[in-house]
Amino acid sequence: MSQTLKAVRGTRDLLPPETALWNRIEATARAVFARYNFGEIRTPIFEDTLLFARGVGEETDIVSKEMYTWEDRARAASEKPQSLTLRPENTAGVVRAYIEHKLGETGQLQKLYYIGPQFRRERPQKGRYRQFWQIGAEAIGPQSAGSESPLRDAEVLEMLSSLLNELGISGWTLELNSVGSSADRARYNDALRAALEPVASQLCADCQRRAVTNPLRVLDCKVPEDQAIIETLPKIAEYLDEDSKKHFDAVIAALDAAGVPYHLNPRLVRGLDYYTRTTFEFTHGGLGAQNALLGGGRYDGLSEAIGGPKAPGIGFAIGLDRLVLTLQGLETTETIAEKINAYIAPLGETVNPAALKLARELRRAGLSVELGDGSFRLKKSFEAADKVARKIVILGEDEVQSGILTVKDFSTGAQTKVPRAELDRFLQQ
RNA sequence: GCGGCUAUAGUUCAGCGGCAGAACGCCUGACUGUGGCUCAGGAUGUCGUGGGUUCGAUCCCCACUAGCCGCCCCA
Repeated sequence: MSQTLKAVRGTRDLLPPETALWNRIEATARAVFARYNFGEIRTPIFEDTLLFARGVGEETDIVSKEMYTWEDRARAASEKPQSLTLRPENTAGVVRAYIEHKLGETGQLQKLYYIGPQFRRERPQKGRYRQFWQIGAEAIGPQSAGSESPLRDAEVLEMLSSLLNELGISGWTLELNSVGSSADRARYNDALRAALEPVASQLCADCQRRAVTNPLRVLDCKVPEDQAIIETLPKIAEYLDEDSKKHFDAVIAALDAAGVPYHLNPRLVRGLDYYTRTTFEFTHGGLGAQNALLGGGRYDGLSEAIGGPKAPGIGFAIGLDRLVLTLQGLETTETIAEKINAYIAPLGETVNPAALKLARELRRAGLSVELGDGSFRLKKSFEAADKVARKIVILGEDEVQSGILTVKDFSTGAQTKVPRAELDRFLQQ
């Protein structure tokens, strides 16, 4: 076994029938995005390492220890090798493309979505892979295009609630928060650190470490004994400036008007440096420690951070691997593979050519058809047909001569003679 | 990167220091142009990889690899 090649750690093959579910999800997402006037963008799967260092944040775990980075060969002796990285997320790439193609010069709000693989060198777990798939979207543009409006935030959240509902996911929760401007966040971080100092010794071991290394993470602690103390810590809402407060209130007002349910979660802090103001997460039970289906937020300073013009934006990324797991867990009846229209069973190899001709005609008419083989015994054809098709079409010498086919319906067990001219319609049912 | 659990047939899993097992699935036949239900028969495999202990290891020990669970972090 060790000598045979296997998919590398944290990567996997997606096979039928599971891929049908993936396709359904992707098709639903595309349809929903289209209704909101989002267009698809496809960015390269690897980028200059600097993009992620500047965009995602040098100090984040993603950049500091989870990227697949390598030095590309120099093209000439005089040239320095370039450091390249498999994209760990797609927002930075989208914003880079926005800057590179001067999309801001159009004066229009850019509404872009993507579906594709991302790469992080983390320890694999269920719902966490080293190559994982995200469906995401970004609404970004110059301020004159309304890119900074709280209505954009609310619209994106409303779109996501519609998408999840259309996918048949019930029981999701929208966790909503505002992290303010980067200055607000810095002030809050200091206040939190100060507030933690006298009480840290009463917290769990993890929190004692977090209190020093990453105070915001203390808010995420799930240890019951710690909750009383955590409740007494300062809230980020108290550190928001006037504009951020007004923005957040407007987002909430729009969500209320549209009837999108949400749960205000002052403890929701996101890991990437570029987030400002609105941050959110849609969670679902049954995913274990990885309970977030998707996450996102506003990033008003990202474009400038990577050398572009001011271009406020808001976006999200859905963890497709987790979405699939969630849907599989819901055991909706539709996950059962749909059966094709017909299985053609040629009787004897001499009718094989006639069978291909018939299959070609039926398929051209839009029917999904499986083709057996004349060497199969009829019993074998029936067994195979029953697994994949709703009906079996028996094609023996008799049928070829007369043009009247024998068709059996597996759901009723009824067998009928059907003239070729009526076959298409008969199989459609 | 750290800690714990796991690895046996296509799949889900039992098992034991001495010939490798079950269920489901698969193949053949009973039934030469009729599936499902039934019956009879058959094949499943380097027991994750490498090393050690032993007369003998799938079993015990060590290392490695991979998966799962948790931590860090995150979608």
